[in-house]
Amino acid sequence: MDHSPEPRKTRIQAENEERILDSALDAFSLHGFRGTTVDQIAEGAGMSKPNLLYYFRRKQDIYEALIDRLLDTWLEPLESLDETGDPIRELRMYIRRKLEMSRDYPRESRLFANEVLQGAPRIHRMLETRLKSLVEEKSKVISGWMKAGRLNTADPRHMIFAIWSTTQHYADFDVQVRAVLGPDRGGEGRFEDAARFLETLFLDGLKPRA
Amino acid sequence: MDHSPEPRKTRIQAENEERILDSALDAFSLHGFRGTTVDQIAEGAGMSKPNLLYYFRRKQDIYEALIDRLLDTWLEPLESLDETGDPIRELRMYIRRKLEMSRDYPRESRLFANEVLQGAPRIHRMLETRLKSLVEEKSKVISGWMKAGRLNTADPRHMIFAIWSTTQHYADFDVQVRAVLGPDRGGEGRFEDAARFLETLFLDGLKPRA
DNA sequence: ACGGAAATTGACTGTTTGATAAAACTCTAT
DNA sequence: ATAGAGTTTTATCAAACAGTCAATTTCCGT
Repeated sequence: MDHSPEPRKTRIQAENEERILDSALDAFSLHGFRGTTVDQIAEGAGMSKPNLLYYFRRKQDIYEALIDRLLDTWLEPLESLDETGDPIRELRMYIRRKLEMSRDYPRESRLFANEVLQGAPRIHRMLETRLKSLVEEKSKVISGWMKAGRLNTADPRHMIFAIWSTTQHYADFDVQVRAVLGPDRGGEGRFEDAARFLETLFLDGLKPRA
Repeated sequence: MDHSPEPRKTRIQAENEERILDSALDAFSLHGFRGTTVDQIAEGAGMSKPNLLYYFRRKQDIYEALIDRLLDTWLEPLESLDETGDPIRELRMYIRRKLEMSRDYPRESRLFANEVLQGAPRIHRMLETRLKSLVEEKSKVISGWMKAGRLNTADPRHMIFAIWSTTQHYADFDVQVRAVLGPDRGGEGRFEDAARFLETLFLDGLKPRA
């Protein structure tokens, strides 16, 4: 007996939901939840508003679907920080992966930033449970490295904050970064500059080794 | 002849404009421009909507007044970076002052973050002129320090970004920081922890001095 | 205490917005 | 090819919204 409550999707359904979520990500990441209209999302998805509401009954459902889909991807780099690896190498990789995410998924970063900036009304619980325990777990790993003399001593939780903020800055404050740095001199220049700087900062700091 | 176009303010006018701007800062910093309603601002300021619109004819005028008032304060710490001072000390002071601003003016920080996050539609020009030249000017100062061997070599513009992002993170992502760190253990604890960490990070980095 | 300027209010307008209902159309498995 | 599920559209609604206006009330210098 197939008691599966799964509403297995048709081709059209799968395609349209994808188009809606993509368009919604554009809009929500730029204007936030309240600043985005359903019409806007519908237009970006190339369909009428009632048609869109056939797939997602409420505006909030679209937003929540985006947040859900985002969270796993977002935490994965920290989750894969490996206790048995070389601390310097692990840190370097974590920073680079977070920076790559800012480059490759800036809309997702801005969506998350918007949500937290506005008091995280829809993910507050998750921050206090899942995120908190993940940070605690990885903080212990980092603390272990520090106690073993393999890293300078510093508060690991604030260290994680610093990695988050510096890397996400390139997605969230992209307009400001572009304005200050001027026209992009071709290709991967900006990204590589940032990666090089962050590596220097996090590993060596700015004070000369006298 | 008094051709002064100055609309010298009455006591009530000054008071009410202050109350309006304060309430608007609460609302805009939390919900962004489009997510904030005039009714909301009026209620927070303890007056009716038509009364509020007697002082600011359009919602946008309130927002722009806030942005204007914010900008000078916001850039002042970087402006006062002193070429003739001791580089390490100047850096330390800049970081500390920016962190203090996150602690003392979190609403202003979030307002700014909201604006930039949404593509900076109202301050784009200013970013490309005033902010850009300020960063260029101070980058030269920092470059000079580096060439003199008084700081490690690194891209000064990205260094400024790193200071902005790490310090503003404590205002803009306050909800997340609180969720992860758990209940505040009294007083200045959080702030001092952050200050200590950032000093270690920016000056010494995390790699042990073998 | 009085007169004009400043301040405040309630009632209102036109528009935008999230959401619904029902009818019309399209796809797909048999 | 056809029936029924799946999809789309037209028409519509009630609430929320920014902003206006005329009428009233309060303030303040004389």
